[in-house]
Amino acid sequence: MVTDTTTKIESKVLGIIKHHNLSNTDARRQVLALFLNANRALSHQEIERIAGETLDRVTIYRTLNILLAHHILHSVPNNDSKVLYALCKHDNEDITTSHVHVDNHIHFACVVCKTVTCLEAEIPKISISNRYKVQFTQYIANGICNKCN
Amino acid sequence: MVTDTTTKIESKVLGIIKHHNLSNTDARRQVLALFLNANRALSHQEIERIAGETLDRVTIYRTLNILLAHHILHSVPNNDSKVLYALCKHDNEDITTSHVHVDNHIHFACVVCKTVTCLEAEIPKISISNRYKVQFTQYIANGICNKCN
DNA sequence: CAATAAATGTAATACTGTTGTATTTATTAC
DNA sequence: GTAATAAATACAACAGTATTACATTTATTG
Repeated sequence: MVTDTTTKIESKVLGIIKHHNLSNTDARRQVLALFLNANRALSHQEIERIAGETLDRVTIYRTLNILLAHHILHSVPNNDSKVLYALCKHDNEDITTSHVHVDNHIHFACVVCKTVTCLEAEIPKISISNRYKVQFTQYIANGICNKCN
Repeated sequence: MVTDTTTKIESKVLGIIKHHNLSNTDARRQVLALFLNANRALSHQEIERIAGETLDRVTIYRTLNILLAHHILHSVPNNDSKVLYALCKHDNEDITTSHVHVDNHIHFACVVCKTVTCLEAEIPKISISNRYKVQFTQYIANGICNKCN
């Protein structure tokens, strides 16, 4: 059971690394596995807390930035003074497609447990003055999540 | 002309301070005037850059937090590792009403000039699983603003 | 397996934000 | 206006977040 899940995650990790032509390093495998297991947005701090014994903090920062640059992770806007990163269902499942990834889903931020998750729901379009050219949008729904409810 | 505008801003500043029963200090007058003139979201850094010669950085932080607590400013979510603050039209004009202010408007973040402004448009409602209890929402439209367009 | 390129660890540094405390300023009552 | 009081500020110190430079290690390629 645990082995099955682990194997599945590992194979996904390797799939992502291969698809994006990244060198297959321990840091990247570890960080990607964390996101695949977590299924929610993580901060650098959390990742360091989990993997800090084997990975240097700078390596974690660099790994996150590489994964951001390859659109494997995306950052989630928040009111705190730190960046949140998430790997969403979309990234997770469509790794073999080559279309440009647009993260157009709603984020849910729980005010109780503070976790941020990616929802399947798409962000509703808005109509504003055409003097503004909208390129992409971000939507954060704040409240009480399914687990804390 | 300049004098007229200045006077108008100053009187608005004093109105806000009085309405919220804040002590009328130089730091608060300066910071409020900056927001009224800027008409967009500002970071601590920007404020310090402008007013740093007369105000200590800690005073600016504390002033921002006081203004946040009184719902004169609100924070704007962003992907950077710093907090943005904004005073919106609503705060600006309705200072004599006593209703609880809810900032339910869309923010526009320009990818060119990096400015963030508050739009009049309200955030569209979403329908997601009722296992999530939504308390408030945030919407950031990213693209090219009216000035850069 | 060697040569090369890429990534990592370490140290140093810059930026963001908060807390404690003495001093200064604003408010209030007279 | 002035004194007493309360509040806000400046300064110093500190904690957390993030980046850069460079020497060392690891991964990739032929």
